[in-house]
Amino acid sequence: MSKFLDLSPVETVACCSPLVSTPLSAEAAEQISPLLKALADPVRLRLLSLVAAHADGEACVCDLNEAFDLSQPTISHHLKVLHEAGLLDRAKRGTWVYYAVRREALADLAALLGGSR
Amino acid sequence: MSKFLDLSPVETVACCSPLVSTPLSAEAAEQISPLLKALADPVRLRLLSLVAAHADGEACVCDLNEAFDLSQPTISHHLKVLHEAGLLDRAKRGTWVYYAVRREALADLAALLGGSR
DNA sequence: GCAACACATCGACATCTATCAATATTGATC
DNA sequence: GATCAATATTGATAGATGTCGATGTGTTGC
Repeated sequence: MSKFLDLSPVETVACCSPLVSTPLSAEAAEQISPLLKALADPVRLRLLSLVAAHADGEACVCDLNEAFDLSQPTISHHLKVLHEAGLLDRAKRGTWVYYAVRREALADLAALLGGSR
Repeated sequence: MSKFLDLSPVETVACCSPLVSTPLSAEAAEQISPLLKALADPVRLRLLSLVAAHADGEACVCDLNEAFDLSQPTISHHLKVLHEAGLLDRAKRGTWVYYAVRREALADLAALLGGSR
């Protein structure tokens, strides 16, 4: 039906004109908000930031767990949310799992918010 | 205590280095997330977009109410959230209330997310 | 195979949030 | 000043979300 039905949130963000230039369709808004919801939590913001700031752009879950005063399942949950929103890539190597920031997703989101055209 | 204690969310956003360059402090994350929470709702995204796209950059609540299949109090609630987050300015003229997008706030947020420095 | 470790999933619970109907408030008009 | 129109506030309710402890799954090494 809608042209957004088969697009992931990140794809929708990437394709849309800036928020302030054209009224957002209801469908587009529904697609974009999960991405912002994923970002809109202090723990997830710090997780994203921590991963991005890590040496090779990726971080092991074990490192992330230590940075918070939260249980391991809670961190795992937040990482899942970020991953499913398309903000983090996931790679399993041996026993460890590494997450890396999908910078294009962040850049597209930034363009959607700040694009002044 | 913290250097963020007396800063509004928007001010915090404006002062911080990009998310992906330096690990966000817990305090900064707590300050920034309300702004993203305010954005992370499809109705509010559309409201913001509608206001911004309006002729003179501001829109009367009466116009906004008509654009949604939601009750008047619900729209009023969402506008309040956006206003308190610092994303919308509010101006009362006669019986009508006009909202306008604070573009710097959006721009700062965009820089925080997408800034590649 | 089994013990140890890294991470994910499940179930439960408390808190937050979006929504509405009802009501209050404020300003304009007659 | 009574009335009406535009918005905001209140109170209630259903559903979403963050958190944890307990448990499951997969991998490594002995």
